[in-house]
Amino acid sequence: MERKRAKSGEIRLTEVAKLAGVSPITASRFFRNPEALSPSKRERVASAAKELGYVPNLAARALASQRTEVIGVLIPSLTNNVFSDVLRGIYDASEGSRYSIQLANTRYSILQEEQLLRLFQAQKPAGLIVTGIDQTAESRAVMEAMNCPIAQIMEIGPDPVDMMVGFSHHDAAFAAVSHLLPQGFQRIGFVGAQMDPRVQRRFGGYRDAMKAAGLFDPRLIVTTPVPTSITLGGSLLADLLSKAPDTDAVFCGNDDLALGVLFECQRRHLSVPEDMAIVGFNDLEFMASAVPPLTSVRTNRYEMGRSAVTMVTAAIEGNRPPEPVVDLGFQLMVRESSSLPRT
Amino acid sequence: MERKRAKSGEIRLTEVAKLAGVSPITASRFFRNPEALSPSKRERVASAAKELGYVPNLAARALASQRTEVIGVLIPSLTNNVFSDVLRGIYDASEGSRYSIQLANTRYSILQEEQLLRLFQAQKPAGLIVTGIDQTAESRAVMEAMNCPIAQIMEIGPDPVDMMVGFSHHDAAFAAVSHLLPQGFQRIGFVGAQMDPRVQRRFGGYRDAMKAAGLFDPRLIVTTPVPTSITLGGSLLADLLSKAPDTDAVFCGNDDLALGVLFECQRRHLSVPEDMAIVGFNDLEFMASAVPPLTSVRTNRYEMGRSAVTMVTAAIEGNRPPEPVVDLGFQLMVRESSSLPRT
DNA sequence: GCAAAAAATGGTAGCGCTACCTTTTGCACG
DNA sequence: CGTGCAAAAGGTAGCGCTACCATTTTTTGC
Repeated sequence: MERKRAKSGEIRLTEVAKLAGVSPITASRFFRNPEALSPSKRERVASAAKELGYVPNLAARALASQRTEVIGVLIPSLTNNVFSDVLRGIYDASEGSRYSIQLANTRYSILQEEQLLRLFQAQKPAGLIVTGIDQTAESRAVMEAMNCPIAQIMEIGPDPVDMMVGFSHHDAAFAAVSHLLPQGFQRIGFVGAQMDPRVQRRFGGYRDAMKAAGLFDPRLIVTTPVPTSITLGGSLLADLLSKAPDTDAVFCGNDDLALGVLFECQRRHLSVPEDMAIVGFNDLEFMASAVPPLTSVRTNRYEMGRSAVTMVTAAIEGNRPPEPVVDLGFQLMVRESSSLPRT
Repeated sequence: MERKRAKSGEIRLTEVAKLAGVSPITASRFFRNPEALSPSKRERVASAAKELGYVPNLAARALASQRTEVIGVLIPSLTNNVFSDVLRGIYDASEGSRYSIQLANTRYSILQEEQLLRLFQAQKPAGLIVTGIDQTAESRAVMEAMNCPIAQIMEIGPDPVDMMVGFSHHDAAFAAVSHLLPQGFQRIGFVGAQMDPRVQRRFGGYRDAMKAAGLFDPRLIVTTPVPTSITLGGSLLADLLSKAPDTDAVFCGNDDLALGVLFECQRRHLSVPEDMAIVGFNDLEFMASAVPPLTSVRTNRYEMGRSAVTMVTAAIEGNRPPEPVVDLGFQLMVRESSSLPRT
């Protein structure tokens, strides 16, 4: 009596090959590199696969080839709208490719990120997308050991692990703050939450713009490590006004805070921008429809996700982009909240 | 001369077994069911694995066992904040388990959903989480054929594929509209976008509440299949007011629209709630901090994601929850936007 | 028209793990 | 001290696919 293991019941490649009258290996090639087959066999395998409803077994493929078709993605938050847009770009781009996305949430912790990288390493992804440029030394070592294309997204910086798609948060913030100056705003406050590396670099842009104008004053700065929220924007403005009641404009580390600041102004009957100008960061959808419309810095988040996937998949297939660092820039969207009626 | 295939270079189970002085199968059992080993061997395998830095090869495991440790998740949107919360619950719960999440975006299309289900089917996930209860007949057939625990989330309904975690959108909307009536609001409008099944059921709740009060009037209804946005809320209110200028309250299919409606009221200098009461749906964070604070229906989205994962993983391991349909309910958060100073 | 090169195809042997069954060990009991 | 039985451990044979090399067929150059 022969011992038999239960077969999965699914159609296997061998069956397709048999029906098509070719060897299994030829059928295998059909799915990986159809160009390598002669047109007649290609046709035969295609119709056999279709007839049988063949679906490749990914586990077997991964085991035999020592590769996967998975792109790992590490983002710091699932709540923050900014990352929904990036994710949408990532998922949209992945649908056009053979690769699937494996997502993980670092919750803004570089140690969690390190952990997750090690987890990913075990799965031998074909590519990797990580958020930001502030990985631990250990994380960088893991990434280098992974020996797969890696894109760092959201910002650009001097020392890419491999590829980068982003923009300069410092410069964007610098531009945003600078546009307030010619209108005569002098006491420009900064409110920031979370204070992750990108918000810190935005703060750097604010600080440099203020220093360049000779207007920097530490009393104008209110930050907290607490996660960002709209409600928090209100509290931070309250703090700011108690420290510096003469504040005449606020640059917010992000748009949630900016909306919270607007609401707080409404509560205090401060008119925007006459009593208080407001500038946000990211240009989420509500900024343009608020009353008054809120100035912000538009960032190309969807495109960032898309490009990252495109670059990584191209690199996996051997077509590295000529330029490993892509600056997607930003656009200052000046709206009523920071435009005094006449200059 | 012997043909050798390149080994992955990773530590294999056999090596761990050798170092521990046990057979490979015993080492294998250590990782799947440590209780089956005697304490001494368990200890020996554990330290050998640690010493060698052994990481199991998931592809080999999946191939040999004909199972995976993946839970497929289908959601209709990555942009809508509602799903970020659900996803956060899902990812948080999955981190405590051995299962990993495979996410896909149906973009509110039941045909896309059908496609994606077939894709998932090929990967033999250990469990599945799908949004809503309006799958095509074909989709249901695929799900039934998948032979794994499945949770439908976001709503509850009469005919679960397997398990369900959600609440009644109809009843929640009914409650929201009903609380406006005793305050004397009579011309209560409905604005809705996207008009996915859940929004339609909310509309049903609105309609039933209005009919029960003898106040239903089709001129008070403005809907569009366009995806929701805050800006859209403003346009829809404008439409509504041109059709029915005597509207004195609006029930919005979701919170984005409600915020857009509030902004439009501010633009038109309509005071809320005196000239126009506003009620939203979902209770996103901004509702409580808007000026005035906006009434909404709080839904337990994070918990929905968490429970779905918990129920599915429990079912995979043979501990089906006693009750397959879980109603997480809702909570009407009455705020200034729908509370006239005195009744 | 023939040798040489290139393209297409096939055979074999695993990839690293676990299902299935058998064998050994531990231990209570008469 | 042997018997019986459960618990623990092991041997063997794949899971379904692709890497590697060998072989056959076609194309090319002169």
